[in-house]
Amino acid sequence: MTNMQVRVRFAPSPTGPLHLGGIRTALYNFLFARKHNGTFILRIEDTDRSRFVPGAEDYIIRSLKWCGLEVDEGVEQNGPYGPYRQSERTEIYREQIRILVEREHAYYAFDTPEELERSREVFPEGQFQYNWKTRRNMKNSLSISKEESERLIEAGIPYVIRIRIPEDETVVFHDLVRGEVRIHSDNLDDKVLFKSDGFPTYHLANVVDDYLMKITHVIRGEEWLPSAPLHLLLYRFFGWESSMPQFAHLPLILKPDGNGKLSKRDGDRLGFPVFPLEWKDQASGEISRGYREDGYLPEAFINMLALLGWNPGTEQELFSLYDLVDLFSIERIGHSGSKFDPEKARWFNHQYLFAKSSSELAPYLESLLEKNKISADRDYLIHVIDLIKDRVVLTPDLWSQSWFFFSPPTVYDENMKSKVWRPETGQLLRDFASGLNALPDLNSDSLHHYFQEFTSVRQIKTGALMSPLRLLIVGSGQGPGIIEIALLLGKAEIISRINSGLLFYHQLS
RNA sequence: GGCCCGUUCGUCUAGGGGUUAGGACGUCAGGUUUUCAUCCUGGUAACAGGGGUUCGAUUCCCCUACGGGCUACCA
Repeated sequence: MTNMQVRVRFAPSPTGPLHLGGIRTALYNFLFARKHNGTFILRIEDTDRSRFVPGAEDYIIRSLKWCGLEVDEGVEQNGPYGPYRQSERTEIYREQIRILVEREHAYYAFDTPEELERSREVFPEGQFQYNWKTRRNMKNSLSISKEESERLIEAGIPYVIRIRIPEDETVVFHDLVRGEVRIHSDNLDDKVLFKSDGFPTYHLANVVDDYLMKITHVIRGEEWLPSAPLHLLLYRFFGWESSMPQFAHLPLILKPDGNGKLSKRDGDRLGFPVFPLEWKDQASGEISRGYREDGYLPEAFINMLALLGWNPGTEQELFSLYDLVDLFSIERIGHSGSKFDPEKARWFNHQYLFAKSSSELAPYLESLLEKNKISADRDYLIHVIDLIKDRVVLTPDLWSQSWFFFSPPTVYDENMKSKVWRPETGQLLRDFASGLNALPDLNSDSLHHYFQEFTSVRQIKTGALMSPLRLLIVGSGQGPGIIEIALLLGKAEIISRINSGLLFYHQLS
């Protein structure tokens, strides 16, 4: 591997937004490429016209960018092995499939969908195979004469081209994560390689492109494991065995609860995003939330994903992309599917958010303030963030934890009031406010001193003053220390809030 | 149904022929915080089952069970 120029590809289909699993596959490819000073290629596999979704390709590109997975060759940056969009490579596939037919490793099949359906019905549920046992009974260039099939093709009868799977042969290959995998050719179908619409299927296009693009390692989802032997056969039939890439099949990401692989539905059902970026479905207008819009940092998202199926073997949990490149190895990829845990995703985000400085966080709060039509001094903002930073999990929390630094409460938590309000509390706060007003200079020392003096003179517990005070200033029993809040808000604002609060309660009673 | 892959705390996982089976998330308890959250300390909790091999198996092998994937002119 040391002398080999590593080239890997991420090859999604533009059939919709990329989800968690897709990003992880891209990530592992990216890490492997960077680790070995190789090339990371983005190839768009858009050979299924019926499932093509406008905007999906652009979404894929934007998602990779947000995650920091920089593409070396692909639809956007191009490169020496383009085009990188399969729909623009149909001539190449046409030529390659011609070679395969010539060598009799593939053949024309004229069965209509209805005829195929009928053949399937003859067999017990799911047991029909288009292979050496049955192909003689089907309508194809192996079962009819050469002249007849030429006549059919001439006449414009739709056909597909199928691979001719050899009989009674064991196909063995070495998977980088699973070790030796073997499958008997009798369990393989004569898969369609070339569709009647003139486009190749995944199997053909994928193998041809991987060869032509000099891919050295195919790192993809486990759902491809069963068809890997088919791909292997294709390499052999093309005579490309010596430059065949190595395969690594990744375990799948599963639903947090229950069974099965993670899907968009699970996110809706359990309340977490499955997509990196928000996605609006053009047809239905339905909007799916994204990690970015929910307030996740890409570093956290990537860190979480990296550890879902891979680990470095140490107890370290937090990794920059740089660390991951350094530490990544295919050998340490797990063998079994991983259930996705949205809680842990939140924990990662908290770690990353907390590690940032207040001034790095300021722009996030600024944009949240803008949405609420509030503007504030940058220094003030940073002081606010200093106080609330440790209670922020997602970026929108920056606002939900700090709004009272920007405007007074309009409602007061009734539950809190019933807990902390005594008959004498109103007078107490009035006294407190006037004493505060008389204070010449408000700073941490003087304010602490004032609180201390105020409570000890009256022989009351600090809580008897602080809790109701908090209620009037914040509106509930939450937030940072009340002295810190008061210091930032300033004397006039505190007194004003006490007065409005007292007025509010007076009017009610 | 057939084929392929897998199985360590609830979850992500480390480990690996002899370990008090380790960490993280979650959860629970205590502490700090006059509140809430954070934070700190501690607790809870796992080798799917049965057969082998072995002095010894959670670790190696086989079977079963369970889970997952594939089984389209989708990728």
